[in-house]
Amino acid sequence: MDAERPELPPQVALLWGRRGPARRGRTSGLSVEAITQAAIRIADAEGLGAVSMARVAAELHSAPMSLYRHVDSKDELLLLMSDAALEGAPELAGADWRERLTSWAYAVLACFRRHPWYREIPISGPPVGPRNLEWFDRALAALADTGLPEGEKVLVVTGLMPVVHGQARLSIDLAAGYEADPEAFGAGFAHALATVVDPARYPALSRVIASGVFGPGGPGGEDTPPEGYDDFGPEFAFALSCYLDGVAAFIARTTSQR
Amino acid sequence: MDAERPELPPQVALLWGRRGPARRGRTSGLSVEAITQAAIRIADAEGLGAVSMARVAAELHSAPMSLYRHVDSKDELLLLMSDAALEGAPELAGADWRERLTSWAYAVLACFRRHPWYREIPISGPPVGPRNLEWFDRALAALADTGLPEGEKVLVVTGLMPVVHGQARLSIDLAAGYEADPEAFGAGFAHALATVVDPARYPALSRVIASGVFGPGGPGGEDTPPEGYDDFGPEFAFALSCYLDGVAAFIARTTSQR
DNA sequence: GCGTTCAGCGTACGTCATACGCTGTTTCGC
DNA sequence: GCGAAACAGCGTATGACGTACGCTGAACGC
Repeated sequence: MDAERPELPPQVALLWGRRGPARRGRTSGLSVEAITQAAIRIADAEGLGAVSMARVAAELHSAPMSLYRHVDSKDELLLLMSDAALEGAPELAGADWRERLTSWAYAVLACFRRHPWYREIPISGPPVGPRNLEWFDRALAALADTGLPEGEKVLVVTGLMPVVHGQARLSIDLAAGYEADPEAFGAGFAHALATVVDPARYPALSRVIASGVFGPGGPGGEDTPPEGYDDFGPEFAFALSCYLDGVAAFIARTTSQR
Repeated sequence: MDAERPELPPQVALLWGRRGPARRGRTSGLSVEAITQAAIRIADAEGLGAVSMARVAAELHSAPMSLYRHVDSKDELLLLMSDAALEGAPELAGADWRERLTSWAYAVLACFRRHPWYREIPISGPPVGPRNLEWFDRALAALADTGLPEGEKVLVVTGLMPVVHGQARLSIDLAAGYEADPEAFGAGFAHALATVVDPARYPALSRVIASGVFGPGGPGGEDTPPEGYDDFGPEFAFALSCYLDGVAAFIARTTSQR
């Protein structure tokens, strides 16, 4: 099987550890995996901004330019990180597809939380690394007993990804913002709104403000960290629940036609 | 009213053009707005990576360091851009809340499309700039005739934001990825999957692949640009529709209890 | 044994954000 | 009206960044 491996694009081959080993030359003291793991350690400890080629090399007691024998560019390193940082996808527990998809979504969020820098890496193509595909597989598996055709399962899962990714990004961004400037949230936010919002220009928002939603006693009014800071709050639960309500209706429509 | 303006946080004041004018010293040839608009022009033409202080200054026939008389840092410039690039929020047409929210979502996506770099700017706090608040106001206004209390309106809108933002980010990322490497999509993707996916490790994904969804003739199988490249495709319509189905159920539950 | 291929890395370059401080202009307070 | 303070513009400089280029020594294939 391995000997008959058809040709893969370079980056796919890289993600799967299938760039052929060197056939001549000195043996290597570095490896793609070691470089990737060092980069992830640095990012986890200090954020993605701290991941420079020089810093990764120092972590490995090498010179920066030696990294380029193993990865073509920093972008390539980021791509490797975007797969390797995803921990193995859990087997999902749950009595039905809805519980399992909910469990999947929260597991994705938790993973993003453990690597908050993950959201800063742009997605450059369809998921193709081993870990990314694992998570994709588990989400599809959650829908196994719905009776949906395979194409529709893909639609449900690819529709869920922006929901989860968007939520992950927003909640982590806001958590970082709160840490940097807590005064911008809660009462400080309410105060700023009250100051700048002109009812003529913002009529609906003015009504919300007048209702006290952003003030003391309102659900967004306390000087608490934003949703996502230390727990998964109601906003994500609401959005996920609404999406899954829609999926449930879609499943009912689709399977009742067969 | 203006004379009695209570104190605002510095960045809020900046976003609202309320840093006090200079009271002494030479008159200024630059302005926050000119700097921001120059930065947006460059980003629109060449992407966010091209926006350096030196480049913005050159666009204005100034020296890079003179920008710092008007903005504290490049981060502050990015914050300004993140509000100024949002065009005025449209008045939403539609017979009911659902049509108006759908219209809102597509208008947000279209705006992101015109400024693809927008997604790369981290969100640092709750929306507080004039344009961001305008869009927030319009989404709230779309729910005016639902009978929902104000707090619940906020929940629906804040639940929708990650859906739209997540979709915008993903679709623009993928469009950029396709432009860089079209072979990674369509048949190339299907081929890579067939090569690397082991049914023992990826059972559900293997079934999807075997069904031909990613192959020729399948909905994802043609060598077409990914969703979002030149039009809004079915994935976003599906996700949005599911979310709104859930919102409809939420509205029915909430308003039937009153 | 020789030529080719390989890993490690020194040197160098252009680019970046921004600290520091000089110069000239404008306003404020006495 | 004058001097001091405040201001804008920007030159100089610094440390940091990613990476091109090429030298050196090690390992392999013929």
